[in-house]
Parts: sequence; structure tokens; C-alpha cells
Amino acid sequence: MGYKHNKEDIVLAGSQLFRKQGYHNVGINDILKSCNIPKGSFYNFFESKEDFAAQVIEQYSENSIAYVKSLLEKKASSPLARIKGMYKQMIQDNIAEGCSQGCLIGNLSVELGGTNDRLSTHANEKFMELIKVIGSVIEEAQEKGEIKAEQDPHELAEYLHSGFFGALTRMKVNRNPVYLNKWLKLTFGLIKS
Amino acid sequence: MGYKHNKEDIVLAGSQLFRKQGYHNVGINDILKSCNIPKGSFYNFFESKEDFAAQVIEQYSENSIAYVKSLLEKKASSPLARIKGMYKQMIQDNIAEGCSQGCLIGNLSVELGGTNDRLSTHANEKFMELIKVIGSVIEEAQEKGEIKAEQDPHELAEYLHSGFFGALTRMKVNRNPVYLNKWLKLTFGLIKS
DNA sequence: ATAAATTTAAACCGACCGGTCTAATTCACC
DNA sequence: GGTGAATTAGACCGGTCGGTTTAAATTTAT
Repeated sequence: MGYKHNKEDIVLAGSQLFRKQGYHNVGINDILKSCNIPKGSFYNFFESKEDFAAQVIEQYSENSIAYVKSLLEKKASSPLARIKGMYKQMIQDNIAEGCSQGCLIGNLSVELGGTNDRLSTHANEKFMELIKVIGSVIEEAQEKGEIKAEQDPHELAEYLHSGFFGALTRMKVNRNPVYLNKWLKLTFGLIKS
Repeated sequence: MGYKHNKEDIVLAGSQLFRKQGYHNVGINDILKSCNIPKGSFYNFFESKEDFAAQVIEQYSENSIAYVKSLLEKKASSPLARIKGMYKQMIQDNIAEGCSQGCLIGNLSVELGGTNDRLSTHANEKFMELIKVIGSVIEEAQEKGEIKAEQDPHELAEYLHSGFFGALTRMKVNRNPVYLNKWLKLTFGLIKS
């Protein structure tokens, strides 16, 4: 049950730092300061900065997937309403964070996609896992006739979520949620039957 | 007319490096090596790394805007065909680069949006300039009845281009252009009248 | 109670970072 | 052809980077 510090808290702090400031702009010392641990403890838990980042990706995406599943499982409402509600909730979450962070997976894909195979492959795998979850609810919505049936549900999920990342980027650079709301309105206007 | 080295070439080399590897992962020495100049020359032309990056943003986006305008001005074809043709061309360009770079403006927006106000504001201004250009052709297409007229053309241009950036991110992390093609097909299927 | 194992703590390391400095070179102009 | 300004050249600087090390403190097991 542990000593003074615990791994999960450090990883959580790291995900906040990486999301807001990126990978290369965050040093080990920033991480140490942000949760008041000495360097020895850090290297006791993690092999390297890269290993740490891999665990940040893992924890963040597992939490995200669980969160998305919980939002999509409210069987009371229709599939389309659940998907739209999920994005609405995510928009609220980003607003609560001051529009300054965005999506860790997307951000790291951009920053490390050109150079760090290990981390960007890891991020990509987690992205695809999330797409699967969203895709299955889109399929449901198509079966109920709520969403145009012409497109492959999995492709549509990819389209939605990478478009949402584009909007998150606009949000981050402007520190303003309007782009998320515009995206929501436009996207769901376009895909509904 | 110059001595041995010239500024524009250094800026061009920098834009390649920043696009592929990001801002913080590229050091001054990487830039020097990539165009074989000594440090003294670099600091003769540029005040600092940040000043250099600002000039990279400026040159890259001015070139991009001119390029986009040239692609959109082929009055032989319809406005919609011109817009779609522009994205098709951009997809080809990214393929020619090995799908490893993406968009400098978008990439820097993600990496620096949370921390560097000067550079991210600069990037944002250039993004909006480009949106204006695309927006005006969308308006044209709407007047000709080629694109659904319900949406504001400027908002639609923002939607298109930030969605394209999302697809570029998928491309970069997968080193694969299929995501760009899927995006093209889906987007233009959805917005056409 | 004590020994073994683990975690905490921070000083320390070489490498590299962005940036400065001084000298040699090259150019434009008289 | 000589002169002053701009460019080229790279050694050099303090600071910070990711990472190592050694010892003290703490927890667990006996």
C-alpha cells in the first residue's frame, strides 16, 4: 500500500503537462515539481521519460475509452443522441479545462508522428480502439435510420473523431470553445438522415 | 545579392524540419547542419530561434496561400471542382513527401498553442487568412447551387480545413495517405447539394 | 526487534541546449 | 586598391536536459 508517492498520481500529473505543453517541452523536472517527488522516486517507477510517456498514453486512453463507453451506454436515449451527447460532454470538459489542452493522443500524434515510432504507434493503437467503440454506436444509429447509411460506420467514426481533433486544435490555439460548437452543429447537421 | 548563404533557403530548410519533427525537437544545430551554415550566420540573419520560427511561419503560409489561390483560380472548372481539386493536389503533395510532415501551421498550433503565445497567434492569423480564401470559393459554389447553402461559407471553410488537418494527423501517425482519401470522399459527399 | 527490500532524497554526470563573442573573410563603394 | 561594413566561422558560455549514483529513511517480513 505504498510509500509516500504513488505511480498513478504521477502519471495523471504527466498527462496534464503533456496535453497542455507537449512532450519535448516538458522536462523530467517539470514532472517532479508538479507532484512534489524527488528524481529518485521517478526513476524508481519509470525506466525513462519515454517509458513514462508510454504509461501516460496508456492510462489516459484507458480512462478515455471507459469514459466514452459510459457516455454512450445510457440506453435511455437514441444512438444518435448518445453520440451527440458524448461530444457535447467532451466540449464541456474542455471548457472546464480552459480550452488549453485538447486531446493527448492527437497532440502526441502530431508532435511525435514524424520521429518517435514507439510512442506514436502506441497513440495510434489507442485512437483506433476508441474509434471502434464509437463506430459500433454509429452502426446502431444507422440501423435505426438516424444517420445516413451510405457510409461505412467505422469510416464515419474515424471521420467524426479526427474532425473533432481538428476542431480541438482550433480551440487550443484560440483558447475559445466556439470552434467546437460550430463543429458539432455542422457535423451532425451533415450526417443525420 | 549576397554572400555565401541566403536567408530564404535557411527558412525553407527550417520549415521542413519543423513540419516533420516539431518545434522543440529541432535544435539550432539541426538547422545549421541541414543547410551547412555556421552559427554566426544564423544569428546574423535571425535574432533567436523563436524569431526564426516566426519567419518560417510567415514564409510557409505566404507560399501556401499563394499556392492555394493558384489552384483555386483555374476558372475553367466549377468552384466545387476547384476546391476538391485543390485538396486532391494537396493530398498528392503530402504523398510525395512520404506522408511524414503534414501542415506546419496546424502542427505548431497543437505543439505551441498551450505555451507560446507569439508563435501560436501568428500561426492562427495565417490559418484564418487561408480560410478566407477558401471561404470565398465556397460561397461561389453555393451561389451556383453546387454546395448546400444552409451553412455560412466561412464556417464551412473552417470546418473543411480543420477537418483536413485532422486527416493529416491520421496520415502522419500512420504514414499512410488512405485517411486523406477517405476524408476527401466523405466530406465532399456530405457537403454537395 | 531486526533484517531485508524498497522507496525517498538530492547531489552529481556528461551531453546538448540556445545564445555570445572575437577573429577572419568577403563584399560594396570610393 | 584600399577601407569600412556585413558576413562567415566556430570556439566558447552558462544553464538545463535526461539519467545515474549513493545513502538515508521507510516499509515489510520474520
